[in-house]
Amino acid sequence: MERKRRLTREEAKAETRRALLDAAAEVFAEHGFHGASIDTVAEAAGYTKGAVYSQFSNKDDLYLALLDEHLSAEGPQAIAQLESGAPIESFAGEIEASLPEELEKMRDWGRLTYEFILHALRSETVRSRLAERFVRARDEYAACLEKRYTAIGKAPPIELSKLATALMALENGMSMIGLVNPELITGGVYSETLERLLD
Amino acid sequence: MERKRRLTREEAKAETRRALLDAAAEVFAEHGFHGASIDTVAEAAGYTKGAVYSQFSNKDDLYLALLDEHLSAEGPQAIAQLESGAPIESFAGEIEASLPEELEKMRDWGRLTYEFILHALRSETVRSRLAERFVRARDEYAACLEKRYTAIGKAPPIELSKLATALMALENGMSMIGLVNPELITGGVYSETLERLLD
DNA sequence: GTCTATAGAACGATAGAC
DNA sequence: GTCTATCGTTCTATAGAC
Repeated sequence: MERKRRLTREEAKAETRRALLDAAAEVFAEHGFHGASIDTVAEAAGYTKGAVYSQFSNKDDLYLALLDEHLSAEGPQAIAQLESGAPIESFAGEIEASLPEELEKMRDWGRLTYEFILHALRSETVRSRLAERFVRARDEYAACLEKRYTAIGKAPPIELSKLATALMALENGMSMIGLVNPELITGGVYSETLERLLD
Repeated sequence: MERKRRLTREEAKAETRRALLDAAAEVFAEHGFHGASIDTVAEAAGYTKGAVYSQFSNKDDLYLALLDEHLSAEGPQAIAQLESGAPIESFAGEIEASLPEELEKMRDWGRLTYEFILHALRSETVRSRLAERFVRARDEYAACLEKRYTAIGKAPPIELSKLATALMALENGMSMIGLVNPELITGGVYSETLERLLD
């Protein structure tokens, strides 16, 4: 590993940010948003609170940075799958067939998501920042769907932005149901619904 | 109003329970599940903590009783609308076109729902009691859909239980998105999606 | 007189202030 | 880290229905 002394300030800063985000992902997943303290996140990354506050303006900001990474990681992934030319329902099949490990991550992420949504509803500034992300996520979904439909030469059943919103709602709702009662979302419920909705 | 002295014990008990549930609905809606104290609920109903604990075994139990009422109030309502012979999408149109007051209730209930779900995930006993309700809600949805499809003489696009689960997921997801960004669920997104899914 | 719904005090845990 | 306030829950006393 490179010695830190050899890094420029920018590189060092980026490295710190990376470490903090990774640590935050773990600590948030384990303790939830409220349960996780900035101290714990900093310690898990090998830094102190000061490092966190030099990179993020507050706990909300830290979570939103994590969410941004999540969105840009999931978006391209979805696009890649759709561009591969596989039937549209395999997108969902993939989700259901994925390893338990992956599902566990989804569980953690879902729980954190809902926790932060409730938290965001208490503050107008936080709510609106989250609302922006929702719009962006929807637009990315829509763009992704558009590519898909032009690729297979079909017209979307309803407006793309509406379809994208529906997919987001379905994803969130299914994952929420799955948190409470995993049995309810087995047996291809998700994939069959997606297929019905998209084809 | 009748004097309480004239009531039999059973009647008095039922009256107390009714008052407590009504008060709980209001207080929970206003302060959320964590924010609402048993004391506040009892006072709002004109009783004390003792009354609450004589009727419900604990705070979770109080919420679950409220949820049971909600489910049996919404279930028949949906069935009634479906049996009226109106086109299936009007069910959703109704929701979107309903008065702001109604929407505000939905917002409160949604927030409370998600809060309790997160709370339930911390205790296996509470989680499983909530999971039972989810199954029952799905089955009621499914029964309601079955009536509808036999009435119009069509076959459901996918298995009824799966369709019911999808509807629940969609409903929850849409309401969650709506809490964060109401603009995203305007313009008939919900009704068009339902129509697409059910027809 | 007996029984039970409810009031209200007491307790233990937990979160937030300092 | 300590202290305090708050809240869920338990326990006991009592008033009123039977």
